[in-house]
Amino acid sequence: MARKVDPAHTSQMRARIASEAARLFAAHGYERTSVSEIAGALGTSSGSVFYYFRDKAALFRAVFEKDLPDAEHLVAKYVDSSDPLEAVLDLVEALGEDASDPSASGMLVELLRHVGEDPELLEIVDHTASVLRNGIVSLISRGIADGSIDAGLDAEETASWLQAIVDAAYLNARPGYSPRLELRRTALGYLSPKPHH
Amino acid sequence: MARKVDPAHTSQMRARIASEAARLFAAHGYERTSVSEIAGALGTSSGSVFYYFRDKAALFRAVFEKDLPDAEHLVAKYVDSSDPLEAVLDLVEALGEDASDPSASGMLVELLRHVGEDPELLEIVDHTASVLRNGIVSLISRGIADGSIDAGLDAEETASWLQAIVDAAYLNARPGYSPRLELRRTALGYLSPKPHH
DNA sequence: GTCTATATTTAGATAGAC
DNA sequence: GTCTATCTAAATATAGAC
Repeated sequence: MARKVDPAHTSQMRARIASEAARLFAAHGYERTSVSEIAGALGTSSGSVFYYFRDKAALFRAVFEKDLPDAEHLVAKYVDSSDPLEAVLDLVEALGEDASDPSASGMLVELLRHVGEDPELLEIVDHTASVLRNGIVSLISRGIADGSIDAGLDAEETASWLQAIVDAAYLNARPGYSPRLELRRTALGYLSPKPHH
Repeated sequence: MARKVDPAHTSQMRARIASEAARLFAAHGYERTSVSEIAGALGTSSGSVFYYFRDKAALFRAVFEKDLPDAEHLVAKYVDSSDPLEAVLDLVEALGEDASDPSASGMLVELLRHVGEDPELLEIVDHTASVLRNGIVSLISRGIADGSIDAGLDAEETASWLQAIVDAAYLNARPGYSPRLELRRTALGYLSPKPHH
């Protein structure tokens, strides 16, 4: 009985559209997916989609807006751990969790392609990435302090590099296979104190 | 004085066009770069470009055809080394050499986007990648045999993973900075024999 | 709020003059 | 061989009916 607009319904529709858009963008690419296609897959029409999203770029950004709470939750889960090295490894493993989903790989590629050309999108993903990075930096610093992580490493650079390696796991995605073990071994080998130098 | 066609001139023109196309594809993306733009940057016109390349996709593929000889040369340089672990590290480092060029990063992303949709392109890059992978596999096998590399590793899987990590270096590309040290430390940490397990 | 119909723009590709 | 001119198709975004 809502008279003018029903905010709950609006946000539900936005979520449905964004979710279908994500699927199609990942599968066929952003440019090659028309808004009419997305609308068609939902049994509606492009005019309707443009009612909920200003333009196609805004629809793309919406796909990534939901990642921030996930990142915050993940960091909160590990940041106070008493074993910082182990916590970094678990965090990296958790970040790579979706990497066996080939659709996640497709979305990462689309993201990388467009983040350089859409400042609003850059802001969104930068924020999410820096929440994760700050969490990792904090753990690495504590690991250096307690001697479980090599004191020769720069915490900021190392955190960025670990994030890049997680991205690599995504790019390497294959339907069946999970990069869990490779990720863990890679991070452990990188972080461990090295005798010489 | 060539009467009908001059093959040298043709292949030189193809190379010039492909090189300019690579620059623009990397900078703005494949779909957002029109053939007219590429032609314009070369002081010519789209009709001319379509004389040298059947279609836009063929122009994109041409960018990657030149990678095969480079890969073969690189493998040949290292494959007979007497210190296989060191050779793998050098090879990985060499593969990451271009990663400080942000345009190379852009091309990698474009490649990943299109390789899933163009079987001819897939064949080209698969061939190049497998030349590299076979070289790395051979070195890893020898490293396992001489005890410098962990015997618990699968040579094929490990080689693929190292290639993915090189890709990570590309994704992390920034103008000034070279991922040389990170790559080397990562590969060494991954390959080294681990005490437990 | 949602759909139909369409205006506008722009791209890839071709035909044919030179 | 190269350029000009253009055809054709498709996509974003809007206007307006319902």
